[in-house]
Amino acid sequence: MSRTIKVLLAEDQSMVREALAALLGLEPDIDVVAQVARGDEVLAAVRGHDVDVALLDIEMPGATGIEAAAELHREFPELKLVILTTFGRPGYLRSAMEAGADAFLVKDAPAAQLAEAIRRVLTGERVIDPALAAAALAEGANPLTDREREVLRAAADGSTNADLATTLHLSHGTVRNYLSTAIQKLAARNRAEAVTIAREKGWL
Amino acid sequence: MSRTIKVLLAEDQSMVREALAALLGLEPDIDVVAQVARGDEVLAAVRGHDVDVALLDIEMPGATGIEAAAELHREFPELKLVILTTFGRPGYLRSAMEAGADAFLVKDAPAAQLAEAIRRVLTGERVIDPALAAAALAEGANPLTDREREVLRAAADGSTNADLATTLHLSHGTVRNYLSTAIQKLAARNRAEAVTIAREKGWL
DNA sequence: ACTCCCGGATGACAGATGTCATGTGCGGGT
DNA sequence: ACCCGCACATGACATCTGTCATCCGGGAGT
Repeated sequence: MSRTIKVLLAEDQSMVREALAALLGLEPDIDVVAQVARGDEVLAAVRGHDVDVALLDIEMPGATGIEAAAELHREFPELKLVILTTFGRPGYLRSAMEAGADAFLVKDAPAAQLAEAIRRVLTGERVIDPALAAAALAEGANPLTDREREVLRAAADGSTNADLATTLHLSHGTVRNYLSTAIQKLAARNRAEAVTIAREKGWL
Repeated sequence: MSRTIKVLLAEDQSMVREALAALLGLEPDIDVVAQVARGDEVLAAVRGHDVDVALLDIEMPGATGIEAAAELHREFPELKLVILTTFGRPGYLRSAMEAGADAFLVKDAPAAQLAEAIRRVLTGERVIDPALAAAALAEGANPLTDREREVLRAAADGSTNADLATTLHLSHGTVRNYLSTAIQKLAARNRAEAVTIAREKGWL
């Protein structure tokens, strides 16, 4: 007979986190042994708790679930990693997989899939929504260079070129050049549209 | 002795919705009698189910939880309305109250507050985070006129002035005038910053 | 009657933004 | 050695955006 599955839950919204814990608590073979609310608390929690599966939300303060997954994968290669996210953005799936994730679930999937996924990753399976996988493959990788992405991300809140130049320690013209190439790569007509497109693809 | 409290749960993300149902299921005096995933399904569900409290997420397809609350308040004035949202935006709180809500909870509050709030609204109490209430009062009401808000919302995805003019059936110059006044009312330096500010205040 | 405010519009102007050509230097492949 | 992509820069140009003054008509207060 097999032991119960020990799960770490990382999710910043208390109500959602505790609700998920309640949900998993209904499963007789699953035990939530630790909960954290920040991405940068995940590593310490796993070090201190003997965990089989880490359930990680992407959008968290401190560090994203994907960054946490990458760290965990380096330090605990046998630990199974399940990414749980609100947004089924193809770019997220891609980077989650590169970080060593074993499963990728969106929060609008039926709740039953959560326990199901936890059990399946422990058998060595990978759990990914096929439609999302297809979308991720179809659209290809992020075409932006590191710098272009940084500049676009910094421009996302409405900063002017002059602002960006000072905060990023770049020349006025260089900022415009990066934004211009980003706009063209994303087939947008201005920086705002470029931000929208990059966001929805998970490239920001 | 009092009967169990009958709750309707409206939340679009299945996993969160069913997790919240599991959480409330642990309370002996609370019974989740109906669940819906869209704002425009709320009214029909209440008509068909004899509900004491409606628990409404704001961000939903079909209609927002606030719109649903306003409808419910008109048709069932005795029904208690609890708004549950990811974003504690002061503007949301204000419109929720105007729609007749009895409680306003943010998802990063502790889970225990949920059942607590449900019980308290039934005694006639209003449940609102004091800090959020203060913020809502401090910043005052939405300064934008209907038209300014519409134009700003339409501009949020990166549309150009020419686009906005055609989709909103306005002159090129009028679009710019509305955006200009909106930018000044929000103390922004351009439309993108105005969108950011309006979003974070819940004014969009 | 008078005054606001709102929706809608025009024209002029200045500054911000996007594009393009072109240049440098660095590092990685072949 | 050569080429390429990337980071970073400059200058010129055209267009887009934001501001301002000014106008009209309608409704709501006073």
